[in-house]
Amino acid sequence: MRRRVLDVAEESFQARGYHASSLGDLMAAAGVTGGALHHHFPTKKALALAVIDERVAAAVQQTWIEPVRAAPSAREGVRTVFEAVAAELEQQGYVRGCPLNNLAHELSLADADFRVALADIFAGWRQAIADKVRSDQASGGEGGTDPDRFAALTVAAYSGAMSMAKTSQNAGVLRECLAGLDRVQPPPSQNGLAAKRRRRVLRRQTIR
Amino acid sequence: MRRRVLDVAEESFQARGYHASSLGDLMAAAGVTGGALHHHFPTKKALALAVIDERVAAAVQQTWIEPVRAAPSAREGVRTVFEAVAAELEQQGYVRGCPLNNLAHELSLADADFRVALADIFAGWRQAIADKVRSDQASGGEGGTDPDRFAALTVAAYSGAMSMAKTSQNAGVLRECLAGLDRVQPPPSQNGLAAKRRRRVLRRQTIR
DNA sequence: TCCAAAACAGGGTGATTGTCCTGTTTGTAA
DNA sequence: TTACAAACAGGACAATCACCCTGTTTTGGA
Repeated sequence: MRRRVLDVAEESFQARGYHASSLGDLMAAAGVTGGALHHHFPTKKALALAVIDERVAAAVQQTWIEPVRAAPSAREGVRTVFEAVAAELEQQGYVRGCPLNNLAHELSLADADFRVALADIFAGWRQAIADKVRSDQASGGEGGTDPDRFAALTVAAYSGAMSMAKTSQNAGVLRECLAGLDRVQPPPSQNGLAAKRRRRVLRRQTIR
Repeated sequence: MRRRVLDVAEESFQARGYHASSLGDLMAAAGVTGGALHHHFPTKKALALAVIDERVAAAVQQTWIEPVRAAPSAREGVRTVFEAVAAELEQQGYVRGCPLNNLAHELSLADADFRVALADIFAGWRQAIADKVRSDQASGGEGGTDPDRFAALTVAAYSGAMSMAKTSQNAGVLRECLAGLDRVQPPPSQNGLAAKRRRRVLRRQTIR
């Protein structure tokens, strides 16, 4: 029952936002009475914090951190995620935006607890990418790229692209930004070996 | 009196968001009665649309479009704006985010009228940057950079960086993203001439 | 001066909000 | 079975919300 509430809240916060999601709507959608909801989440804020900690963080983990860690390189991981998300959005026909970004905009100025919870997720996201770049560099790839800089730009470009995609209801801007991002201080071509591998990985991932 | 309401609404929408700004608060802050507010803006939505059309669009125009047009090149214009905004945020000590981005997240899924009004501002912003790149190319600079791609990445990086800056209450990420953005397919050095001019312009602008 | 329209005042209304409170059921150890 | 706390039901609560309505004042052209 707690899970049912979290499911509905996650979905509604994503689609309508925090303030526009009334507890009455959530109760109706989840088939839960006021007493049950109040038992698990004393306040609306507690519910939102649970959604952030248990769902939004997990979504970032699953969508970004794990694929990047599993990728052969940071750059290829970033490319994979951008294209997977763009493909998913184009398939479902509408764009609801990045859950983290959506809540961050609405809540980070409203309440300090919200803000730090969301900032932690952003920090973990960036660090995962930066760590991957460092790992690439330790194994000889990815020349002089500054890991933290690359991570910040990647996360910013993704977040901003999702903002525009949500506003224009068109995921195309994600692909444009990825193309631009790919031209950030590209590492030396290494006799075309890296390029060949990248193509192979891509073909596998986009089937998904 | 209409202007007083718009002033207060712009400020409150930026600081607290649309849903969290009650008309009662706005009336009190503006020193306006309910009758007066209702006379100029029949509904809260009408007020928000006026804020978007008359204030948010103007802010983007003033902060981004005009400086980029006035800059010696698109790249230098982008650099100037990023640094000016970062300096301003660091000086005032807190980050409230980009007005366009804030409202876009909260309203673009809630109402189609909001969405297209906000999307139009994004489109104008991107086009101004892309046009500047094209102008650079017409006068011999800025090699093979794709204008629309560069504009999309720039706007996305800025919007996303502002999201993170708002969430972490730290404008430093803006500078990180600018540094990364500067490494996007940099044009050939042209015997160091462009580099020298860029430094000169920068020194002048950062005083501000 | 006159008058019509715009501008403004200010209370009232119904609906909705988040929260709380009192019972009832369910699960679990002794 | 008994004891007891967690889980849940469901209505009640005050507060707040956006909006509307009836007057009054101000404005500007004839």
